[in-house]
Amino acid sequence: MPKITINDIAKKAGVSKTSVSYAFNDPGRLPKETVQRILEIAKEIRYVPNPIARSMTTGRTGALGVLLPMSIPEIIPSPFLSEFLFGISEVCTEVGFSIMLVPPIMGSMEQAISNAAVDGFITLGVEENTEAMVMLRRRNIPFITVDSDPIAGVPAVNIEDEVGARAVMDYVLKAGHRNLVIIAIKSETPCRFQEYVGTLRQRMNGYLSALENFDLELDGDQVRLLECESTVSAGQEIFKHLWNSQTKPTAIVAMSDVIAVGIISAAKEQGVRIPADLSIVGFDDIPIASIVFPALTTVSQPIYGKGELAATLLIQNIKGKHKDAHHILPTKLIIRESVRPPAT
Amino acid sequence: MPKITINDIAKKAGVSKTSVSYAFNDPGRLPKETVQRILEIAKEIRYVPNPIARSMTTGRTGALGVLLPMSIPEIIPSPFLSEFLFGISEVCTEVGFSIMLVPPIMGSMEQAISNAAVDGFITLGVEENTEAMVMLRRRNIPFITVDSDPIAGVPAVNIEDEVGARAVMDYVLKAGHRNLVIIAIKSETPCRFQEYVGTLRQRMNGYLSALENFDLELDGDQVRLLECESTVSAGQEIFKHLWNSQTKPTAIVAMSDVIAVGIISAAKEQGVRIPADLSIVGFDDIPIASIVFPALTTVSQPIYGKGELAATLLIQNIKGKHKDAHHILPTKLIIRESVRPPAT
DNA sequence: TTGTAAGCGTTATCAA
DNA sequence: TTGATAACGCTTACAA
Repeated sequence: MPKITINDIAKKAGVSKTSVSYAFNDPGRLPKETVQRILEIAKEIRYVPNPIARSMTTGRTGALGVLLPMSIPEIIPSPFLSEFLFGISEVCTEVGFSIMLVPPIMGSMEQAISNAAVDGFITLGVEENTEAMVMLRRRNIPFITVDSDPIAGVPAVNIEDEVGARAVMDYVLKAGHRNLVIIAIKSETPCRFQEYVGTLRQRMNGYLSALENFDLELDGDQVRLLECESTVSAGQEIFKHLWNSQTKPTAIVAMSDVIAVGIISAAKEQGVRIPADLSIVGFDDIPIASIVFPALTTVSQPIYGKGELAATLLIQNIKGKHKDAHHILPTKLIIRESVRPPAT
Repeated sequence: MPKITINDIAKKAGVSKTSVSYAFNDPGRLPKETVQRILEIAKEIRYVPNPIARSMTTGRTGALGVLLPMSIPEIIPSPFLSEFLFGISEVCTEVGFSIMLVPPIMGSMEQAISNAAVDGFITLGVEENTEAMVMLRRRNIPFITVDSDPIAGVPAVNIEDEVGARAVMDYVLKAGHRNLVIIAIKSETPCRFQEYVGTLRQRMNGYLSALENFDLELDGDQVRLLECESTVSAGQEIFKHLWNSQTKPTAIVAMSDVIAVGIISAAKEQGVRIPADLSIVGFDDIPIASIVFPALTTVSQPIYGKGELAATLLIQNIKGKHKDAHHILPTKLIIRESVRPPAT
């Protein structure tokens, strides 16, 4: 099956390549009959303009890349990415863009970035001073960061992680809890919370600041820190681990709803009543949060809105409007039923 | 900022374009010093080979397209797509492919298909005899269908929808229910279940076949059919609607877990006890199914495995092995706590 | 209104 | 081992 090109159509229709090109891209310039004849022949011999060749000359691909963090297994199973992509895709549908998910190629983000035929990138949790960031700059196409420490000159979308975290911790403390465990999302600097970056750092800061108001600190005694991956099963594991240990907290502050949901289900299994025996809060307000029993008190963030805004900004930049504002979307404490004052 | 090309590097390094190309793609052929010098200069002036131009000559993009059905809003928010993409992405990461999500461009699937610079497509629920299918053939690149009625000569991945549906309906009937409502996913042929196609048809067939064994049929009397979108909120709506009507069923058979979860939460809100007052089953076994209270009896399907298999097959076909087998993955009845014999 | 011809930035071929 | 040079398939000034 020899490939059919614009030349074949031109020959068969007795016109030039130019006319065929016009028939597809700017039909108004040709007499209707000609357009129709060309399109018919094209259909007949199953011709479709080669999108790569088209991109070659136009310099545009009509796709935007979404750079997934190293740990896809960590992020994809969560309902988070769906919602985020949904926000992006709504914008894309409107303006006629496709979405390229760019996972690391054989472990290398750099290679993935350099290979992706896209007009711009949205990065998710990619921090400054990484190889990925260097390559991103080399590509010399617009990109915008989401959930990273903002970088000068690069548009950014973030949420009020710190505000939200402070609010939810404050709520737990006001309920009277003093003996608690913070469950952070596992990072590359295990339990060295002073070295956290990005979202992790912001949320931690929020927790610490609320603790400070109550003259508490992360001392490993009253207030402890554990880490686990942001998956339901990891949450279940950590609960078992925690509940088998000597000192049981009266409240758990989890850095993600996914973890919290895992904890709730494991607690239920072991006959631990929530919130009677143990209070718990999460972060993100994913859809399940309102559906689990008891409904989870958490911090809502506009995940959909984040995707939507990121895509909108990126496309503006692709279209030449240079904007590099840093946007911060609000978070909100959502009070449900998973917190009660400690027993006794 | 003038674009930097392979020429700039060649000039600066005092070598030919060919050598620069080798330095990037086949470094073994050049003396190590030369390679190093070229790469250094490239880094210095921030050169990255243009992926489009590369695709132009190689004829390969290193991306596979995932064709989303018309209704993204319908599918993306569900945990289904995440899991499916996760399966695909694991394979892609291994072999160095990216994933292009291809939503309709301004409502047109055809245009989206024709524009996507990919080496092959995975379609999700796209049926034969659609415009999309015609365009897919015109593209003349490999594609494989998932969750569609199999097409001769086109590799397909499906699950035992009918078997699973029959099993779950049978389970409900054996529990003693006779007064029930089937909630189907809203289609383009509303309530004309004889005209259902694809997954919808398979599941419906399964339900009907189980009913037949109990000498029951879909008569609008004992066994009724309703339709709703596969979203939690649509599930909640339909429950309210249903529970306000005259005749209340003793069991609900929902065609998706998402719907079932919506129903459960709405029921809880209205004080209807599940399964004491009402039994319910779903389909898919999404992660929430085991977490909601009561845990949902449903049919599990290997969503992740579907993505994995589809990607594997597609990539094999892209690499030239022509396979067009139709694969059918198993489903399994998962018994949990949402069904009990009817009261009285 | 239509056609000619010059790119677009690579990789592949083949000769030096 | 290296370097000209010809594709690759399309768009787009510019010319007719």
